[in-house]
Amino acid sequence: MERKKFYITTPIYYPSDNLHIGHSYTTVACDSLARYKRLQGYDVMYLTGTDEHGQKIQDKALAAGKTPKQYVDDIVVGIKELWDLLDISYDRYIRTTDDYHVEAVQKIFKKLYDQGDIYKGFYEGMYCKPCETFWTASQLVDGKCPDCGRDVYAAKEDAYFFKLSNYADRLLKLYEDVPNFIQPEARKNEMISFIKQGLQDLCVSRTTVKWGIPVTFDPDHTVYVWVDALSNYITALGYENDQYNDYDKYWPADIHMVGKEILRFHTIIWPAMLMALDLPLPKRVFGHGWLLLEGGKMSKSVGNVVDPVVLCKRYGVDAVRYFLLREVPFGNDGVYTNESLIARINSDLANDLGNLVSRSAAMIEKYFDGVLPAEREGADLDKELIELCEGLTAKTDKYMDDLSIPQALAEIFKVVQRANKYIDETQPWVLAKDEANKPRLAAVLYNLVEALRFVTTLLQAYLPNTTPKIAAQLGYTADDLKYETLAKFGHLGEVKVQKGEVIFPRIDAAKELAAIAKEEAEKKAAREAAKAKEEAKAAEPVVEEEKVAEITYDDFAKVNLIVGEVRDCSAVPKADKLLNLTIWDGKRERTILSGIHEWYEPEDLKGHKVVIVDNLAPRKMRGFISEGMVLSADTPDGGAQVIFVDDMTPGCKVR
RNA sequence: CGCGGAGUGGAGCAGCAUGGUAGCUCGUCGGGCUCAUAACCCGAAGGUCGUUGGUUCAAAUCCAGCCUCCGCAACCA
Repeated sequence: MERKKFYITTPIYYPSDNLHIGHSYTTVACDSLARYKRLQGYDVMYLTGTDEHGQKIQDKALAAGKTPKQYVDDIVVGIKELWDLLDISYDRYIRTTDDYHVEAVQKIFKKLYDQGDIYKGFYEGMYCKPCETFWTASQLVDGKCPDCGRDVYAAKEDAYFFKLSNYADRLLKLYEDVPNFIQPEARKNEMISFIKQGLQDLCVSRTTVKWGIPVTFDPDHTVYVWVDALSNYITALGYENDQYNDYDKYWPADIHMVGKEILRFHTIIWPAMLMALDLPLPKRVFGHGWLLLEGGKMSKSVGNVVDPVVLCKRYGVDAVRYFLLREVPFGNDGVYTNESLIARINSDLANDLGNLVSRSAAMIEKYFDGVLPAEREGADLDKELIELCEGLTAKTDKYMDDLSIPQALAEIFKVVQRANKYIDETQPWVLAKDEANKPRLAAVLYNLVEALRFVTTLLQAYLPNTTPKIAAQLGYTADDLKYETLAKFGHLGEVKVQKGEVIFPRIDAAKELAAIAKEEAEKKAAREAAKAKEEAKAAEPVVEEEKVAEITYDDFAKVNLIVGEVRDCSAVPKADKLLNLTIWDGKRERTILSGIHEWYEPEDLKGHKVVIVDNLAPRKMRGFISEGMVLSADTPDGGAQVIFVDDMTPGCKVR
């Protein structure tokens, strides 16, 4: 009989930087699912990889003085090391720069073009020359390039488009026909309303991005991210290439695991592409939540990135894996704090599991020199523990199928807790005092080791680094830890234990937190020192600065900057970011809208004098006409700071 | 009136489609035990279930309004 297959994928990560704990979270979650399915006997294909093309990589590489390929090569080495460190059991790793993928993407692109799903049109938008990027009007910040803040101009260029709009109805029907296609359920509505707003055809090529897969029949163009990245899920199986040959075996995917920020691409664009290619659709797309830090999302610029390598070194791989899998309610966001990590390790891993192994082994050594006699005497007290064990896989199977990994773990640990209680109930140390009780004592200890066998077997999916240690202490063979043996309690024959090292040492929370605080402080100091150094160096032209297009004095003179006084200010209704300013410019009052409500309340501005652009073309926003623009400076943390000139006179020209 | 989700003991969550003892984990306090990693086991304290009304014999659960938070969208001249 052929084994059932299970194909699971992580997103392919964008290697513009080293990965952080958020990526680790996704990958560890998939790993536990893959391992669980393997345990159940499935033929599993677990795919991960990297999405290596695009402007940003090109820029990063340039800044680092490397070719794009060298740059991603280096990062990928780091990523693979991280996955090795975290014991990720991926079966295949795809890089979008791999030859076979490139070739397949070119064929897919051509095929879609030949059949009319991709057509040549032109892309119209605001273009930033130095960044070589098109922006839509709504992406612009203060009318400037959102990346570099420089001027943009209206431009038009040839581009290929995918007829996404053709697939709106079929997508909506898909969501209806396959109710659990999008998970969690709550996100489904977002996708539906997004589609109902009207889908636009998708631009799938660029002439401005050089670091990409060339379009074979039109070499000025490179394939833009969608067709390139998304198709990795099939090219990695050998679709349209000879590198691999198991497309028929594994496709369609059972689960695409993605972060909630890219759920849309995987539930709209990707299925539409597959429909166009007339291929089966993935069975489920799961958008998991984020692992947040206290105070918000992780971000490099704030410097609150948690480095998985550091955590593993400090607490051990499986402790980190356990925390990730257990702490984040699947589908929701979870919060990382050092305290919660330590609390989890101590209570679940050290106190409950580790200690149970330890006390069980210790008693068998103490009372029976490490080997239990065959003569055992059961009792009614044993029933509850036995039943719990025998019912365990039914529960964990279901939870894992639902992707409720924390609940699955909770079920396993219920057995651990029950076993600890069982020790109290049976009081082995009392039994040990009377030679006549030896058969009963042997039974009690046997039941403990057997219950732990259930636990250990399943934990192989989550804590692959730890389970061999437990097996070594309690004398389990590989055959003892097979999924099939969990149907019936009492599989274990001879029990022979050897107490070893403590599996999960308890962490002294207070001491540990103090040490972390100290380290953080040192790191912060180092960061600030580095920053100060950079700032000192800032006088020298940076790569990016060189790209600023020169303008003539005449160009500059076109911009009329004047001082204005904020006479009134109010929030614009139904807009989060807009403030409506009434500004006296020395001659008249005018209305200017500014997108700074995130950082300023109306009272903060009233009465202050600011620099405004006098002769900017009026523009309507949210029902108001804005005549001009208030100058403000970007702050390093992504905020904005209005330039106040309170000692100036309204109407005066600024130059 | 853009769409959607959520507000439950100190913290994090479950319960809500099928109204009727408010449950779990961590933390706190008290007790037990000594095999074990100062661990384990038991018990207790602690909640007007966001708010105001309504339906009902009975509402965390159903209905309506309001407040607050969070996604998506919009918006950042």
